[in-house]
Amino acid sequence: MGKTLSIFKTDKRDFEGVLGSLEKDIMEVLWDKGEFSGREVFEQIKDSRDIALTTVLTVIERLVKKGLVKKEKGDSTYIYKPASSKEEFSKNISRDVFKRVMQMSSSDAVASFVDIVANVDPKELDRLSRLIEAKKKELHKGA
Amino acid sequence: MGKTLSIFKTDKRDFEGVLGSLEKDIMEVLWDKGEFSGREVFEQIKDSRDIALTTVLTVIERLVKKGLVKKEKGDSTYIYKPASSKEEFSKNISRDVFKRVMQMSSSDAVASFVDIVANVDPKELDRLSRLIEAKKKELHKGA
DNA sequence: TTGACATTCTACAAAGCGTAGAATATACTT
DNA sequence: AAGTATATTCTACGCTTTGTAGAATGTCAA
Repeated sequence: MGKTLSIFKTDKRDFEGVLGSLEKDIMEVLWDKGEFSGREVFEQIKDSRDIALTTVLTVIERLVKKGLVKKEKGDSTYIYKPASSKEEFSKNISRDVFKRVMQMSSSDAVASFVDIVANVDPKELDRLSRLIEAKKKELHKGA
Repeated sequence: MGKTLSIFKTDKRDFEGVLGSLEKDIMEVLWDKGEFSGREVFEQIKDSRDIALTTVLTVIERLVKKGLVKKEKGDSTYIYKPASSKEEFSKNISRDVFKRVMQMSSSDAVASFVDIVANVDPKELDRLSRLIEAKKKELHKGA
C-alpha cells in the first residue's frame, strides 16, 4: 500500500492543522502537568529542542490569544493552563474535522472511516457498532 | 450548542487544508468538465471572482507541481486535467484525515464520528453498520 | 540603587496562497 | 519577413502563520 497523498500542509503540523510543532509541544507539556509558569514550560521543552526562553513565551502568548491557554496571575509569575483537556480538545477537533469531511462526501467518508478504524485500531470496531446502535435508538426515541 | 472551536486555519481553506480557495475553485472546474485549457478555466472562474488570467494560470501551474493536475499538450494550447476524480481525491483526504485523527485519540474520535454522522447524514448510520459487519467478517477471515 | 528575574515588544525568516505584470515564445496574417 | 495576437513562463509582491529571539521595560528584594 503506497502512502496516501502527501500534499498536506498539515503533514508538518499537529492536531489537524490547528497547532504548529512548537505549539503542540507546549500544549503537551501543559496538558501533562495541568499548569506551569512560562519558565517551567521552557525548562520542560529545552531538552528536546534548542530554544530560547523568549521563544517559548512568545508562543505561549499566541496560544493565549487563540484561546487555547489561560493565563492567570500566580505568586511571583503568571501561570498558564490549558483551556481544555487534551481529550476535549481532541474531541472538538475530531468533530470539526469529521463534519467537514462528511460534508465533502459523506458516503466516501463513511467507507474510508471504517477502513481506517480497522487499520489503526480494530478493537474499536465493536465499540463503534455499539455506539451506532445506541445512537439509532436515541434517534428513534426522538431525542 | 456552541459552535466548536474556530481555531482552524482550515476555516478559510477547503478540502481539509489541502487547497486554498482559488485552488479549490479551479479544481472544481476541472472536476466538472474533465479537462480545460488555462484560458477556459479562467473563463469559468472570472464571473465569480475578479481575477486576472495569469493568476489562474499561476495557480494551475502550482496545482500541476503538487501533482493534483496533469498538463498535456493539446492542439494549440496545453490542456489540464485533474489527476484524480473528485471522489478519489475526497477519499484520499478522508483516509488521511481519519488516520491522523484516530492516532490522536481513537476512542474520542470514534465517538465523535458517530455523533457527526448522525447529525450530518443519519441515513448513513445503517450503511455504516453494514460496512462494519462486513469489515469484521473480512478481518476474521484473516484477509 | 543595582541586580535578577518576569513580561512585553518588536522583528525577522520561511512557507503557502492569492495576486498579477513583464518577458518570452509561438503562430498566424498579410 | 514584419507585425500582431495568443500562449506560456518568470518574477515578484503582499498577507498570514509559525518559529525564532533579542531589546526594552517592569518589578521586587537585597
